[in-house]
Amino acid sequence: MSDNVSAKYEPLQIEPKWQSVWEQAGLNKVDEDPAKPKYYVLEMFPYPSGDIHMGHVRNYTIGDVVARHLAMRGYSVLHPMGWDAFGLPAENAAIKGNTHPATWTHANIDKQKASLARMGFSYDWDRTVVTCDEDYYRWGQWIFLKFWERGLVERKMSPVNWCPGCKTVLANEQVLGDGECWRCKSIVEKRDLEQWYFKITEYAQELLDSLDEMPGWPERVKTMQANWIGRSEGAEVDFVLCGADGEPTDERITVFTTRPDTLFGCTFFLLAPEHPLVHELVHGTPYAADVMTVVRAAERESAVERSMGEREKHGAFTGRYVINPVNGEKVPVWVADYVLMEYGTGAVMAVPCGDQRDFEFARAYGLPIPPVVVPEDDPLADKLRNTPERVLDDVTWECAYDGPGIMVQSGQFTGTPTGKGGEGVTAVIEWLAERGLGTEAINFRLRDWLISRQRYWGNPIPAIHCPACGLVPVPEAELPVRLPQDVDITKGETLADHPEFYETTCPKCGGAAARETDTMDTFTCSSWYYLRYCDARNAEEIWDTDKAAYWMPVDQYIGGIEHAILHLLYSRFFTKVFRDMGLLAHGEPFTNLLTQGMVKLDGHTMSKSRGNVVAPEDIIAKYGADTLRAFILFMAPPDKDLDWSYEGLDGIYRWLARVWRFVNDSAEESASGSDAVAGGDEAAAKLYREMHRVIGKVTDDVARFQLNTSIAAMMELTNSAYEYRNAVPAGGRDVALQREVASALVRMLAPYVPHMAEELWREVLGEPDSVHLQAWPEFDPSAVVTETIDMVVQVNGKVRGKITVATDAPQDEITAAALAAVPSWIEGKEVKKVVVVAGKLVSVVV
RNA sequence: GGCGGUGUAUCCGAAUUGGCACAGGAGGGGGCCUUAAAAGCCUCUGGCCGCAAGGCCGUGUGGGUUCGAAUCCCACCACCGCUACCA
Repeated sequence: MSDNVSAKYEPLQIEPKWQSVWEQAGLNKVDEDPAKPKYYVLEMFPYPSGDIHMGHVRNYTIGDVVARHLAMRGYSVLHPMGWDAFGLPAENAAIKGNTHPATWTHANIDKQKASLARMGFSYDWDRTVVTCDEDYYRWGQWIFLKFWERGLVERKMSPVNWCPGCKTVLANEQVLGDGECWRCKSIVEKRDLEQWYFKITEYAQELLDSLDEMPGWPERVKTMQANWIGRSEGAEVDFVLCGADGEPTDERITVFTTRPDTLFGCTFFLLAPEHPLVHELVHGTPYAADVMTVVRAAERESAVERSMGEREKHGAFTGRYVINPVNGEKVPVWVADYVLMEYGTGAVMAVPCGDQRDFEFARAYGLPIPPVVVPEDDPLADKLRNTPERVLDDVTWECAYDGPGIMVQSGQFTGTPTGKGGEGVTAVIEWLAERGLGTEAINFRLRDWLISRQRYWGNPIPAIHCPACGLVPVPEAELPVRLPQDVDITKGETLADHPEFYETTCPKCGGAAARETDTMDTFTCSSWYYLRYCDARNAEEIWDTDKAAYWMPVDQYIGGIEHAILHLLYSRFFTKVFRDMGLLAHGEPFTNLLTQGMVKLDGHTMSKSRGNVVAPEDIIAKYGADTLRAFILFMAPPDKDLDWSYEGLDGIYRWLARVWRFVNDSAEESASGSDAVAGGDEAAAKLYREMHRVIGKVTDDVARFQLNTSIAAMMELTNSAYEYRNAVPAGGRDVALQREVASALVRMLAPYVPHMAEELWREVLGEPDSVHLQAWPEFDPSAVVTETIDMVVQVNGKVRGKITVATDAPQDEITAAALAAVPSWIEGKEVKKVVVVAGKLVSVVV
């Protein structure tokens, strides 16, 4: 209860005030400090699409609490922010608003920066990066050249994903599961185009292997990346192609298979419709018409239906045969629309008894299904286990069998136990390898990263096409290749429509040449921004290696799960290349990753198009930034999705006002120097103990990112303080203790509600320096130890009584007390067992 | 189809190593203060039985392991997410 009338908590007054004080004092500036341990806290930087939304508020508040908390714990904390500023929305907005993408982008950045500042986030703005600015993107071009030098850049013709909405190609990672563009949701089409690639597949194995050494990443994200990389172990097997006359030729077609042990069951051979051989094989033959029908149908529907999952399989016989290397049998070659050109070699050995897809295809086209791997308990096992030659050409099974079993009808391998990665697999690979017919092989699902985009608003690819010299890199000294400002994108122009940009001379031969007019995927910009923060204003080099060595790796990265594969995989790739270039000591950029949950409304993602957006500014205008920060943290644990609700917002505000009054009252009473009842008072001792319990709890919770429970703990301390004040009348209170509690509480609150804490610290408690420069309250474990302790007594697993014993009481004393506490439950029964759990309970078994 | 996640009060959620299930907040009831209200402060708030003491039940469902299970194991249900003809 308030004995004095204190100043009211007025967040809208104090928040802007302290923001400008901090700004002027340079409170958030940080430099390398060899005397302190470093900590790098990073939140995924935003695309400047408009104002910040609740998802940003949540993401950045979590990061800000961690950053401020660790600074108080004595770390040198790097906590930067910037903008992922290239990208298509700027072009679209520019066309719509008849402005320039740069103008639109920078206007949005200014707006967002103001909003972030209004939230009170502790960013060191001197380190900010804006990826569309020349002093940033020139280094992106430099990276491209270095990758090129290292053989990691390739320009090749390939079937690619074309988004008709964005009018550009996309990398595989940027096509969603249902065949939609990740950005605009258009259905992606396939086109054969010559494009630029970063050879991420060179690092496939390492990207997979190091996931095992990343305990700080959520299992979920690591699984998603491992699945995406998609390593399969198996063999490459060569099949000799027969000519139109049926006689073997010199030509071989290689397939990848994870089950070489099923080779004896291969009764047909499949090519993808896009396979380059298809046309050649059927040209001018009677089979051409049927085959081309399949090819054309596949082309037509590839983008849409192919992504719809399983559907009916179509195919046609080419009239040709290949020779099965294990038994010399001639196997018919078919074209089938379920074979993907993008995976493996685009050719497949079909084993209908062991592969469900092949099984369905065989049934549809009347092809034989000889069993070659049968489970032990199948009647066929006993019948065929000693039958090396093929006697049975069909099965009664409803579907293919791909589990463990024994090999049958499989020549010299008949009777061998087998299965995925089993003995039979190894045996067949060995046999093939000895004869030069195949080798053990690893295949990855991961494709090279297609980085060229046919868009204006991106980082120009620093390459020149010379008619005489071919592809020539732009010399390093000529960087950056500037993005011209006068491209009229409202008319849909790109760099390819701008001769002033592309007309140039060859750096090698001096002849007339043309600049590359594609720009780079924006994900190339976001793959290294965390490194540039380490030395953001360096005009001489991409970063100083000592500075990067000091700050890297990022200790805590925080962002949305939607980047589980995209940005997080690309960044890991970049980091490994930088390590190999000697620019970095580490091969992984982010030691710990927190994927924060989404902020939803009524179970749906908030979006402008759905019209269900809760604007942070509206909350700030009414309650202030501190209340919003505390509220969004309190609503749910950071990694869980959060359904926005206004219920409870008042509760947080009430709590902060309660803290406000307590600190004010404590300060006043301490100033008026009322006669304290020192130490011995029981209520005071309890409050003191509670203070230390909460310090310990909050410290621990931040380390676990349980920011909702750390706030709950501070609420409990607030309640305890009120309890004390209600229990002890004014005049009898320990004012020194009250002030100590107020001081600890304000310091603990500082990372969560930085403005209120600062106001209370300086203006109410009258301390000279910023609360954000104070040491975190020290947790004293001895302060929470009590002389006696309450324990529960269970009999046969049910709570039957309670005892209070000395904290250091010996086990037999506790047992005796426990038995004495539950006489009616053990009377006349034999005590069979007593389990004492220190400090918690005694379990009696009768 | 595959992989992963989640399920606790009226609602959001806590329970860190297997140890008193439900901390904290919201919502609701009651009280104090007030002429009254707001604000504030105090207090109660899972279900059933009982005057009470107390007992029984209770963490999506059903089993199991254990002195003891929200937590571990098995099966199933519901919802969510990712992925998908990957040879």
